[in-house]
Amino acid sequence: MFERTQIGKARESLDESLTIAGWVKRTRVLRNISFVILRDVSGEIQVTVKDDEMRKAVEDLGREDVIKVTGRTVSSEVANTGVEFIPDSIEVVNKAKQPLPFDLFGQVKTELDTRLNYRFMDFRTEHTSSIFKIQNVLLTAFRGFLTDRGYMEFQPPCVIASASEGGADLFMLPYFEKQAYLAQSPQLYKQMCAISFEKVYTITPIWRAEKFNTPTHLNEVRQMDIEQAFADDETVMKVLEEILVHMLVTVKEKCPNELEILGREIVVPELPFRHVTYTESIEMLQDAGEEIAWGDDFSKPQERKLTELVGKEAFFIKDWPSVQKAFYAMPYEENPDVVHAFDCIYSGIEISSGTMRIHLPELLREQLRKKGLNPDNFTHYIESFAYGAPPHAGWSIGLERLTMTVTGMTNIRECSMFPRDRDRLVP
RNA sequence: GCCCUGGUAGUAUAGUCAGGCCCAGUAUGCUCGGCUGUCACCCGAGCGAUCCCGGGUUCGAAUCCCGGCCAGGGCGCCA
Repeated sequence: MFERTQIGKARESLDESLTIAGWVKRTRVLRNISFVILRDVSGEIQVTVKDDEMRKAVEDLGREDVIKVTGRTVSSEVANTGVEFIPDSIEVVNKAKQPLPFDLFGQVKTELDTRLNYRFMDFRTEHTSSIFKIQNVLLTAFRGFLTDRGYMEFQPPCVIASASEGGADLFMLPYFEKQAYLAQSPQLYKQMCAISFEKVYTITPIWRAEKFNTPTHLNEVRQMDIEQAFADDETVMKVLEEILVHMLVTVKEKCPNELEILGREIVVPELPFRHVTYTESIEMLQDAGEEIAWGDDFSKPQERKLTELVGKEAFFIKDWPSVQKAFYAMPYEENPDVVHAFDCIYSGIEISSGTMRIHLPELLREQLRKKGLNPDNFTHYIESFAYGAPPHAGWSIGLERLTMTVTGMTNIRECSMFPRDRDRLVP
């Protein structure tokens, strides 16, 4: 490949001969002069063409053609951005078919569905690229924070033999002469890792075969999970609030342009987050006139109402009724109807939930029976804790949902590069 | 799975309620021509739509009715 300077850098390197390359954003052909707005991932620059032969080449350029231009950047009083690129040669690398499937930079707004059909081009728009640049910073901040604190990244299997936590429906797939499923959670695997490696995390896809059709659900999402030994729910809640603030601060620091493009102002919640118990939450809602009883889950409007009542950007709801949480959630000794479980609400949406897990085989069997499940079907799981399992806890953040709240998107499909929903399997 | 709204050139929309003035208007895109530095360039001409699919009502359907598919929103389920 040819030597190339990124446009962002080329803009600052005045009067040096260099080669830039990228996509033609638009051309403006006048009587005696032509302009090409050239874009790459780092930015844009105006290429000003006066030479007749090169002007002929510019006339043939279309939007999104890929070209290579050798020349130099000069400061300019006429050009709006203060610099322009004077070419010595222009070479077409690859033409784009015209007309384009949608207006990338026009004033005509394209619907999400259309943009998703042409996602490869949608990535070139400021709007969409900002979302994924921010998502990337969230991911690297997450990894960086945990790596610095001695957590080990692990990779759980995505094809599993049976349901890991019940609840959601699983996608089935044939596995030679057996029946297998796509994992709905890395739950059992992270526990198995934590009881040996102590502090672990993973970023992994999970699948739910529910036929939901909402702006906040997808059938395939990415989870950011941690699991930690010698820890209870309070220990990992502290990790969660710290990592969340760290991720938000990092995005604020590294993505000011992207946030501005999206018109987003990040409010970093104060540490420590407020802890509200489930029981207190129910009382608050009841006092506000909501029809809800102890043991019920919060409806969507109730979750929003609660956020209003608590009045915090982020907070925890903890100590949930056993009936609302998975069988592996550790019950309180003095009140087994309540478990060491929590949800983290940020910006009015549940972005994370976690529990202290049961590490005692006999207690696990008892909880399974209470939930109407047969412990014999969970032998492998229960056995993992029979040979010296320390107490442990963990949580999980939905990557797309977190990206939604950070970028201010109202449809989760905006925050998945290639979303999988009830109907969409391509691209 | 339920409720509401929608589906018209590449894209985004007007027209649909009150069927015929619509072989479908506008913007943007695309093609061509003009324009002495533009910057959402400007100006002019042209191209592009079996009006989502199937059925029905009617002399006549983009428009009304039924079914399907798809999209957006609200809920349920779920995380």
